[in-house]
Amino acid sequence: MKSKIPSRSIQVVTIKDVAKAAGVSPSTVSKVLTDNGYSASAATSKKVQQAAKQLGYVPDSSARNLRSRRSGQIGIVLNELDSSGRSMALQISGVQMSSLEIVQISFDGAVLAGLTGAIRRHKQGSFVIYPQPTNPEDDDISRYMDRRVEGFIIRTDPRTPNHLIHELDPRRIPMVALWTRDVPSGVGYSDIDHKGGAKLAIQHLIDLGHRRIAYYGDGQNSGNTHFALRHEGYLEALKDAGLSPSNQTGYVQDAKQLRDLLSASEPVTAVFSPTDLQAAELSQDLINLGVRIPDDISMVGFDDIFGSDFIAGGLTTIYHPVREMAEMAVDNLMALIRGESLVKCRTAIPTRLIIRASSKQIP
Amino acid sequence: MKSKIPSRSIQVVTIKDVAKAAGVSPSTVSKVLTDNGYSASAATSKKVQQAAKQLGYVPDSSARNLRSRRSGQIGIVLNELDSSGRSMALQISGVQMSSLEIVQISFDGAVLAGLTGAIRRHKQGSFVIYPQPTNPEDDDISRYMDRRVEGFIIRTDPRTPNHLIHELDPRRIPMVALWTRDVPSGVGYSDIDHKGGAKLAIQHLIDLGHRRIAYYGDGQNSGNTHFALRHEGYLEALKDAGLSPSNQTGYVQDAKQLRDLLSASEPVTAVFSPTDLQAAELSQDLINLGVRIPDDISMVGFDDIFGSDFIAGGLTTIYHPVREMAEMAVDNLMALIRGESLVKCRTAIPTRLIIRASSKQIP
DNA sequence: AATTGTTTGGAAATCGATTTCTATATTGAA
DNA sequence: TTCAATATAGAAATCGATTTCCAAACAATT
Repeated sequence: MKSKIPSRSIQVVTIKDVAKAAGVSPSTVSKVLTDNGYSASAATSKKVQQAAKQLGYVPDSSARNLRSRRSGQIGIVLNELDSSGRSMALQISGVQMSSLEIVQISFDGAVLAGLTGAIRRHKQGSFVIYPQPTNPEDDDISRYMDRRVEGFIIRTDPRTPNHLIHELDPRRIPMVALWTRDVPSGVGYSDIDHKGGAKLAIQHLIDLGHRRIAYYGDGQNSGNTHFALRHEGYLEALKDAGLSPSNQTGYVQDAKQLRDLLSASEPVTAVFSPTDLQAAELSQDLINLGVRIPDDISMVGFDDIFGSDFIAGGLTTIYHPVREMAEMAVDNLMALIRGESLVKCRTAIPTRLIIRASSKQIP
Repeated sequence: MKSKIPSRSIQVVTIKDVAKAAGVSPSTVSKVLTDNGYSASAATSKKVQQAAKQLGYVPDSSARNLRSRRSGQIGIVLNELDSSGRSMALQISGVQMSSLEIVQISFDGAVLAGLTGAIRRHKQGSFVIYPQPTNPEDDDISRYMDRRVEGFIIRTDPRTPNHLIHELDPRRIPMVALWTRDVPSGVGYSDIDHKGGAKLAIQHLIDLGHRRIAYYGDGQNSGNTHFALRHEGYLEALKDAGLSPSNQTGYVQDAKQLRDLLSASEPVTAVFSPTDLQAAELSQDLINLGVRIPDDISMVGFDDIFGSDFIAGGLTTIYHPVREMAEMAVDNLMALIRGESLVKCRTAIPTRLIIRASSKQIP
């Protein structure tokens, strides 16, 4: 299983070597090895391919890019969150981070794995950029252009629109946004199905016999589309089950309020938290107030974050298909590059219900 | 703040344009704009630089790389963990993941932010590779070489040695490993100070008056160098405080065992968990057994993972300087490329104690 | 003042591919 | 069978920089 590693100093195999070995000209080799519409007979093709394989020929991408004016490179732009993404760093910098942002950052590894895997499957290369808000003067965009990028995949902040999406012209550079649907015309996106996921969560609780299901949060969503969609799903699932929003006990802001509702005349029996991180916080507070989960109240979250196994003794939640979403973003970008209809380049990946200990049947 | 975006189809500014504008030859422009040991008078330098700036000239990297046979590109290799990194995916694939690996993946976003930021500061570019264990036949290494890579930064799995580190020749391709010290000769590394961190944790507990501090785990470390170092730190801190290992109650495997030790003749008063994720699990089980944290027992973890605010009501832990470690890896690689002593290219980043609610003073 | 050494900057070669352009071979139609 | 149309493959131009090489200008030494 020891593979021979070509070294830097050793002369590398060029197209001329292949040409000589196959007894043809360099241009013929090029025509055979790239599918650019030029013809070559079956016999020469075979000769060339054999020679190339035998010599271990790998085209020099610099030379290829220089001449062909294409790069086969897709730019991955991660957004301008404080990218350290650690609680301590945040404390220091004084930035307030929403739970969605924290989840995003902790999912970046999976995003990247999905993106790079899919990009390779499409036989393209990639490079990653973290625009640094602290460094405005280094002109990123021209650097990207220098690379003759085929297109961009841009991971956005759910709260603030990414300026790059709005400054670059989608007719010149194909772009696909990740984790948002708030894009200019001509730009594709790949998001998860927040609404459908929330519906799965509420449906699950309804199936378990719950009728009064609280929503953890004020329902205002503060301009955050992820929250807004999850909230919509909550409302719609209730409606679908014939439960009018007035029927249920509605919105709770904190653990105390929720505890009091447990002993109301029409007690709440379950709570939906639009993120696991908030569920962690809430369950923490509830436990401190002596409320038991799921005996006193069922809880369902959203995201299936790392460690959700340990929230509320194992949190029932909605799986957040990060990797699938990332892969779809690449598919969408390639479709956009091929010039397909924009409708096909805007997708929402379905989620899955993950049942753990925090939700149980009403007796 | 609206910046003009150069478009693809518009003719881009080349070195000839700059030469013409400055009234010099292309070769002179090149000599001025690259610090490759060639001289140019102060007057011409100024002319050229002004012209270049005025025209917004950005050298074409393909052309530059082709001629100079360098790329200014650093390869970032993330390891071969199941890169989906999600609990659900793991369940499906049946892979057993250690808590360290899960933490690593959730930290990948911060790693990447640190790496790309530092790489840019060194005026280099980068690309990311996730070798796919499912795709052995696509020959990664030759693809990397094609790019004329300057060097690699390789994020390793703490348990298994990365095969790339061992197959590539460090004399030809400089390499720095991330998150490990188990590297072949000639390879640099950047790790965090696991041992020092653990000592901080234990020292903190000792400062609070604790004397019998248990270690959560069997102390075998199962070949995992991270665990081994943290374990070492635990032992050393005890020793430094004059507490011989036999003095303390030692290793606990689960919550029940720990609970029983609380009412021993020489009761345990604190427990150190080598990872936050395990601390989450342990605290969960302890709470279920009716043990209160920190009233009945103090707890300190390690990693400061996302959500550690919610473990055991706020977990006292050791900050894991991911970003700093990543940045140092780049510094180390650049030093290696410059040919500096290997000693300078092997570093361990200090950690910090983060005090939260789970540890308290012995009355 | 003559000779040698060092800067300085331009002309031309070069990196390794792709893409014309052109000549020849082959095929098809009349 | 002949002539036009098409397929095939090589020669040469090209992409945009860097690097080599060389001539001219300048400085320094004797």
